Amino acid sequence: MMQILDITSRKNQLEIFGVGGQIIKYNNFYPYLYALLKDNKRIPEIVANLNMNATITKVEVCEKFLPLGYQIEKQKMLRIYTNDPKNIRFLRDEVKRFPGIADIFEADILYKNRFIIDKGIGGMQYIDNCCNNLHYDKNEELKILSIDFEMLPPDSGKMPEATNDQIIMASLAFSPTYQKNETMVLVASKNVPMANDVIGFRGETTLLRYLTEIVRDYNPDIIIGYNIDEFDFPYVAARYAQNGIDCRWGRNESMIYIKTLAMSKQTQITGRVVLDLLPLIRKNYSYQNYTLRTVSHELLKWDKIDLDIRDMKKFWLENTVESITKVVDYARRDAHLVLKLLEKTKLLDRFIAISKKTGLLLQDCINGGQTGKIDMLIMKKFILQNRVIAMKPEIEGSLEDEEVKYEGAIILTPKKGYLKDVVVVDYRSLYPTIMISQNYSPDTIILDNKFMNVPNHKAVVGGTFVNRDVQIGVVPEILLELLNERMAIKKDMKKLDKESDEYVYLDAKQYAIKILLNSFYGYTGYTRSRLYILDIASAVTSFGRKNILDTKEMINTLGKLIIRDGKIFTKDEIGEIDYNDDTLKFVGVNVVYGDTDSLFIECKQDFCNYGAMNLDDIKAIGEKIAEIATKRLPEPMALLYEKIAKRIVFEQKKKYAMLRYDLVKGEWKKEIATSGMETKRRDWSPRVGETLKACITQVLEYDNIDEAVNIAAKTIKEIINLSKFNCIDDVKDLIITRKYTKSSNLYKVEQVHIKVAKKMMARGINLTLGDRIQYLIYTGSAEKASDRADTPEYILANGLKIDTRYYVEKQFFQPLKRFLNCFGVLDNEIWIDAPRVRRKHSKPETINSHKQLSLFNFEV
DNA sequence: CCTTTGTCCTAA
DNA sequence: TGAGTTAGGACAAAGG
Repeated sequence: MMQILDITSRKNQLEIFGVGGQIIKYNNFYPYLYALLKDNKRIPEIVANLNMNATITKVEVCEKFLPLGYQIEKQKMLRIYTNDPKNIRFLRDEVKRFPGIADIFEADILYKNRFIIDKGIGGMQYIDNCCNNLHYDKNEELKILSIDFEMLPPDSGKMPEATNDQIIMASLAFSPTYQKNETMVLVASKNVPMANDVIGFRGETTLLRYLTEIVRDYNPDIIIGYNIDEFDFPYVAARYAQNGIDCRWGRNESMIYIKTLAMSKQTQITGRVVLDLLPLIRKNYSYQNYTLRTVSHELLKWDKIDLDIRDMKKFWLENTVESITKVVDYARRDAHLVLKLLEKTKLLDRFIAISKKTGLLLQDCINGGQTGKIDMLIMKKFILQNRVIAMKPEIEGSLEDEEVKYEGAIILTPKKGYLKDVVVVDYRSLYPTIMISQNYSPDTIILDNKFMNVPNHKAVVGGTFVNRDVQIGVVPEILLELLNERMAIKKDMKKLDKESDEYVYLDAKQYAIKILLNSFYGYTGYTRSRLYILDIASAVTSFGRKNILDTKEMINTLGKLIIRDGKIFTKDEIGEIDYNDDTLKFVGVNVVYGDTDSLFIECKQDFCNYGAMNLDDIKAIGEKIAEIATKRLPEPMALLYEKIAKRIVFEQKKKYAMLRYDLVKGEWKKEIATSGMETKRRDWSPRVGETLKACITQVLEYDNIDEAVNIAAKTIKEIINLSKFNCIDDVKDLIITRKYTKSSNLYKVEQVHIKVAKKMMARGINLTLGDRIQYLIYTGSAEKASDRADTPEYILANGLKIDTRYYVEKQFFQPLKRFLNCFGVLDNEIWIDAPRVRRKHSKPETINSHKQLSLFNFEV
């Protein structure tokens, strides 16, 4: 019995690796594809002809449903086998051209995945020695090795290169410990400190040889690091080769293999899982940059040790125990930080949960996107229903411009300005519940006119689908199972202590399911997916748009709600109203904003326009409205109370700031929350975000508009007068970052950060696509900002002056003005030299001055 | 000078 | 080889 960690194959020889290193071999599984015939009468003749083909080992006749469209009858198909998975690609083209063959299915499924699906097993699932699934819901303890290498830095100041620069250290961190050590450092020098977790070697060759021994002895299931896929492992593999030694780190004696893709590299170590934290943290966390220094500071509050790269080289060449110790301490911290980051982010727990749920191998869950995960889920269901699955659409070239677009969600125009007592309701998993309730699925969509009299319903935009009582679609079925499972997990979690292992495990599981649930809709609109069906994608979004507009209308026509003894009633429910009963409260409700799946509802209590509503009442109103709306919705769609915005300012669609209240363990907790504001964006200087946040807090939390204006004006004055730009601390708050997304010759317009990127590359700095470029704008005669932009390092080194006017005009003033204008603050109150507003055709809106507005007394 | 386009980032 | 979707704000550059 073992838990499946990895699967590898050579021809039809499969090796299944378990957590801990157990190996099961399996060699009785052959790959195949399906072929649909043009004419069933010719089956014997075609089968006979196919059997003449040398690569075909067996042909079976079977009956299957087609992948797309509502059907009542299966079709005769041929299941064509070969003995080597490599043949499938060739066979696909061969069979397609064969006379009498109409179409080919399932000829692009990876052999290991085909095996997983057909055997009913899956990644991280338990099997017995004969490869049967044991359906245990538990996990073995994983052995995790965190690894980091130090190379001898070249004198050029550039990155070390595997052809020239040797590895001087390998730093390891273990979970659980190895020989009672939490960390260990291997050093290519004999002058090492006396410690049983530091080992000195004569040189690189002996170090690398011993490292392999440690890996084999500790036998980790997971090997982690930071940027190891792009940097460390390609480097290390090359150094092993240069030293003339093998890097047999695989669990079947295989070598480390670096798979080179068009844009990236991946490390494969058979029987183990390689997890590079850098791309995962990039994807899941939003930071200005993703150096290990920044990320561990933000996530762990535990800092990397400061060691200048030139000092590292100096200490290394000094080659004394004292000097080497400094490098050892530095290296040791890095591997340890990465291990702590993995624990902190719970990324591994999440991937394990996804692997268990989808059946996809853990490594593929980590490296791949959503497609592979959804593919596995739908294949499992399709096979049960005797339905073949479509192949991925073939797309010639990468003509992105010609991709078909369809209409997405609706965003309501917000009521501008300062509002109070707003309750937010939103749909629980909107798109998945739409797909379930409307039965949107590849096997329920009517494509053949002969089924037009089967009971059906047509989407506002998109296809026509048979009703649920005729046939429940494959996709809705999967979604409903996932939805129910997630709700059950969330229910179980409520009983548990948030710190407990069980809670953490369930949380990873529910989160994994949430991600899967939300991916299905996107998958139907994705050009290269097996379920690329625009009539489904647009059916989903159009239903969503109609629904949110209907619900908004329903809420706006509710009229006044009545609060009696803390309970909410509609006028209809209460019947005769005694207007003299002063225990009754009357509240008008009005939708002021909504985005995709949410509605923001302003509550106004009679006789109370200058006071504040009670938080419990607001919540009860949100719940009441959600309940009324849900009753009108088809199952399992549901509108739920989400939060209270005691005060909220809408600047634009997708841009707002609020004082949010949440009930935590029976107590109301307040918090400033912003959405889409510059405080949240990385392409603004950090100082802009801080200043705006301070202003937002003053207004929303302390009702102090004057102080907000003060902060804004003071900051602007301070920035414009800045004159010392001598060290990084003088300028670091002004650094703007943007991502370098495509190779520079592909850009049609010269953007600021791209010009900086070009300069950096000209100076010999290596940049990878996806890197964030830092820049500052300096003074000079050039008109364009992009001609006066450079990296902080360059600007400091060359004594350039920061263009403070640019920062005030383009960075600080605009967001502060946009926010404070909402309260009637005039531009020149914020910045004395603010440009005069040019009035065009229409008259300016009349806004109350903030002096008047601040008369409101918002007691909570 | 004013409008359009390309790009990035974020919300959902 | 493999990459889930659209809506929308905001900037700088490019275009007329």
